[in-house]
Amino acid sequence: MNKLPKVSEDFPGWYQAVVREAGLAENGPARGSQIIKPFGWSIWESIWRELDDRFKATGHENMMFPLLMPTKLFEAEAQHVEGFAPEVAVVTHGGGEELEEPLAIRPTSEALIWDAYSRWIQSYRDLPLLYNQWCNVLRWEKRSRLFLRTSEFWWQEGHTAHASRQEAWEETLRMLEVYREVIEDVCAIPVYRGRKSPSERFAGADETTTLEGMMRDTKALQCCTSHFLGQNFSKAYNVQYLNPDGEQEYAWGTSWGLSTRSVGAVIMTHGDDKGLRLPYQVAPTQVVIVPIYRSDDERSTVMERADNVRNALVKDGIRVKIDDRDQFRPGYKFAEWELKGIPIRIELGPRDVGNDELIVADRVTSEKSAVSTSVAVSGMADVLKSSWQALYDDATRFRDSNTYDFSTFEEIAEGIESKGGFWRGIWCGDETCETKVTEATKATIRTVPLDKEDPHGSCIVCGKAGEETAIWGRAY
RNA sequence: CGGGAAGUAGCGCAGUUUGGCAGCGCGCUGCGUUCGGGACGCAGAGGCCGGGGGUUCAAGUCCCCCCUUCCCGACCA
Repeated sequence: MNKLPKVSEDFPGWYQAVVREAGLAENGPARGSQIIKPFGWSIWESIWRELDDRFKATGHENMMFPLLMPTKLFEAEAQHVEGFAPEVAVVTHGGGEELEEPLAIRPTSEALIWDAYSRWIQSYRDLPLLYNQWCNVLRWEKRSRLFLRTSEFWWQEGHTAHASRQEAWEETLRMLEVYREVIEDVCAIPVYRGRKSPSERFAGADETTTLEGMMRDTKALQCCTSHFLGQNFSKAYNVQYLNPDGEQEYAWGTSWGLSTRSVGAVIMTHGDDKGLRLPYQVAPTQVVIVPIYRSDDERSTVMERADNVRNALVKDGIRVKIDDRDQFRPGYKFAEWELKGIPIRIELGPRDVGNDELIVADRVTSEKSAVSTSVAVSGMADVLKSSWQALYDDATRFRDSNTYDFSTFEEIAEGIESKGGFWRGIWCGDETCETKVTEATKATIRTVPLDKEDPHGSCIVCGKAGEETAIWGRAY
């Protein structure tokens, strides 16, 4: 293992090193592609499971749509095409011959899905349609970064159709709340929840809602999006249903997605100079036992105890690993598991067996203490929870201390440059003012509140009456 | 796609200026000693020098084309 650059000195270098050294992912042979290794994929699988359970609990079903679609199909919704066209890869050859009709590789599946919905939806009785799929998509990105922006990535995309505006908007918010639970309550990433300004909206949506987290370099990362599509796609793909009064109506839509980028968010929100720090819910291993011994006698004594401890913890549903590799000494293993961010390490040597104790080391707080075996085992679930809490508190403190309220254009222009972070100020809602700030600071509006509320003040750019309070920041 | 840097063993790099035996550190394999915070000794294995063309007696090194990665931009649901 090589030493990592420091978080505070070279964050991009730290990120790349930790992704590689912890065995999360690497670049694939084709431009912008990525190989996600088992340790990284396991984190994603946990996020997947947490989300999938909640999708099912809120009445959604999974399905599978194809990777390819005729380019014509993709082109039906004008805004959508305009937004995505530059990123779409097109298959022109197959079976050694040029195709009569080129096929687009999905950058997202609204087109495919609304085309199908036009056949699936006839009556108000068919609604709502609450479907989701787990899949990969491809977007021809100019510049890629492992997990954060790669040409191919995995995600889930939910696509629902409803009989009313109200119902679709409620669905948009319901799924945003599901995301909030997983991002905050599971991944321990505190977020600002809100809407996007019109310029940052999903191409084809009437409203885009999002969760914005702050990474360790104070830059913003959009963790997910939940879109209110209005009737844009139902009109483009002719999805009409007959209402109880016998009238044809266009369906109302939502779509929502969360991708493997969330793994990047976990890395960049919690990581420190020693490596990853993982919330226990997504940690591939939650507790690692490092046995310590010299002689064969000691080895068998220690390993027997280690097995017992593991079995007891596994019974409580905890993911435990005994690091019984003989070629590494304990100190090396400590460093490696810290790099990988495993929440709790148990050190177990002959002395501890004699004392009927375990040394319990917390990755988040770096605290290490001797605890009697039975207490350590019975209390492990709580220890994991408090480790999670410490992570969440730490991230919240960091974000709050890097979030500033401002009231003049000069303040943000100077402040973003010198301090980074999030800047909260009043905005008139005019794109001209938004652009002016962005051009001066490279910061964009990350969110405005879900519910418009009068900020009781004037726009920090033009001085006209404020519409809402916007949070600005430089983003990934 | 623009500006900059780079690609040589799994990782980090030297060698390229001035063409002439493919190197170093870590890691890896074997044996031994070690083992409570990144151990040590000895012996080994491992290379189409990113790819393709060219110049030359001779190319990691010079020339041309291409690919990939990183940083800064542009772009980015």
